[in-house]
Amino acid sequence: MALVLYNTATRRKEAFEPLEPGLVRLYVCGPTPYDYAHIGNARAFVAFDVLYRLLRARYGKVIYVRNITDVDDKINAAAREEGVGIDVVTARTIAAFHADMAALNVLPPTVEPRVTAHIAQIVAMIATLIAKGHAYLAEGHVLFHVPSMVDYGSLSGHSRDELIAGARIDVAPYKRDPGDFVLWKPSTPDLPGWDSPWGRGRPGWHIECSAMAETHLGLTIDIHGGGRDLVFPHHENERAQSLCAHGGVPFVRYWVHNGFVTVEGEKMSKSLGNFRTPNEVLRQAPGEAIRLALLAAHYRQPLDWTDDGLKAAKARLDNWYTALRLAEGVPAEAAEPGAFAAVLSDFARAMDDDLNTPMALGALDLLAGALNKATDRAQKAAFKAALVFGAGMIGLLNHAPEDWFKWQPPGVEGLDERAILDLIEQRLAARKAKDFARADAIRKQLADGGVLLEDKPGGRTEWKRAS
RNA sequence: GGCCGGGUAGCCAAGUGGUAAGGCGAGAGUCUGCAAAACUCUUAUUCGCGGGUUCGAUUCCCGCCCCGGCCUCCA
Repeated sequence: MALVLYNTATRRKEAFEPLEPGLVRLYVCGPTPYDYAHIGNARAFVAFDVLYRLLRARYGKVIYVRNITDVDDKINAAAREEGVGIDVVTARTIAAFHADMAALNVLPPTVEPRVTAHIAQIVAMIATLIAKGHAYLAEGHVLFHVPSMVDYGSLSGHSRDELIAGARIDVAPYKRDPGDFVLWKPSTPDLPGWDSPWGRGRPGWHIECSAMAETHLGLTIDIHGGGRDLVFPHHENERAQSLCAHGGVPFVRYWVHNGFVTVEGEKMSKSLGNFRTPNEVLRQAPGEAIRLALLAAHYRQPLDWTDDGLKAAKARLDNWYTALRLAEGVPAEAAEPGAFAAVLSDFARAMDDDLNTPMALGALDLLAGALNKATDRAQKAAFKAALVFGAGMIGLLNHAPEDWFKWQPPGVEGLDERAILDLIEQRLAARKAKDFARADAIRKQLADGGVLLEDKPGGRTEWKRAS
């Protein structure tokens, strides 16, 4: 079965094959570290993390490049406001970003290039574009000349005329064409800048991705990802730059874009102020639950972020961990590889179909149920293996069940473990003595402290924190 | 205004030209000293509305309504 991906460029699902067998080149637009990431940003990185894991499993080697745009006017503005250098702002924000990604179990990319380390490549690419007649100098700016490219607009489905007609911005007077966009812009002495043949300045928004993709992945990349809002203008312009600089050598074979996280039906965004950061949400639920909540809708669909959705994700993981806990002594391995593949086939099929995580999650639910119902040890082992493997493939079920059930929000100090175990001992003694009133009082006491008990056969009692 | 998406049970969310996965929630039962968990059963005669094509449409076509996004920094 082949992996099928929806390609924004063709607006249809296409079977995926890397250009070079056994090696996938993946580029995803990373953060601009001017401020903390929010759940909407995180969704993109979780979605592409799932893609990355799947590609690795299917094709072996993947070069995953996810850049950091550490040169940007919003960073300049933030730095100016604080009266510090841009590196202070970016260092702090990048550290927070990495912490957020780790909390959501997003794997680090193979390379995480920064714009500040690729100025030379950017300058070289701009020079090439000028030399080939695709860019021109005007009032200290270097601009990409859109009419110099025949099929500009084909990725986003916009014609140039439409774009001009719908333009809501004032067109800078020095542009030869209203659609022309900046490759290099002059910096005043108080702004970060680098020397170039066109004077001291800084790169425009789109050129850095073209240059970094070329540097780390070469002329043609297999998959380029990002949020839907990047299709235009960012990816359209990136494509124009790369194709023109490379003399028409194919740039991206599959364009993949994720949908937005909304809040009450509206796009989550900084400007609307309706955003939640991973850090805030981590006080409500473990990172794994946040990750699952982000995978509960198909990556191309909008996802409405709600507390209920997060709770449902946590409850679903509780189910899976409960199933694992019940099968504690059973090894997670199938007796024979064939059996393993068979029970996991629905999951694999769903993932292969354009990363249909909602359906894949459904398959895992069924596996958890099957694990609970299985009576035969070999069967249990196969279901357990399939559940753990499938969930692991999308970055879930990474904890030992006993640890999972001990989770409590950071900063919250519930009953300590010694006290809990001590009370459980006392309750067991009371039960043995048929003093059920006392036993129930202890249960109540623990419940008030957020600890729930489960009596198991054999006189054992397990506990978990309510959340 | 132009161009894209989407409208499926109380909520979330897949899906298919042949009669609606799964999760959360709710209800009943088995089990249990009581619980919890697990297991069993129930919870959309119906997929925004109106037409059309078809033996048959939620799924294809047309129109309409509503919601969101992009066209400007944005995952």
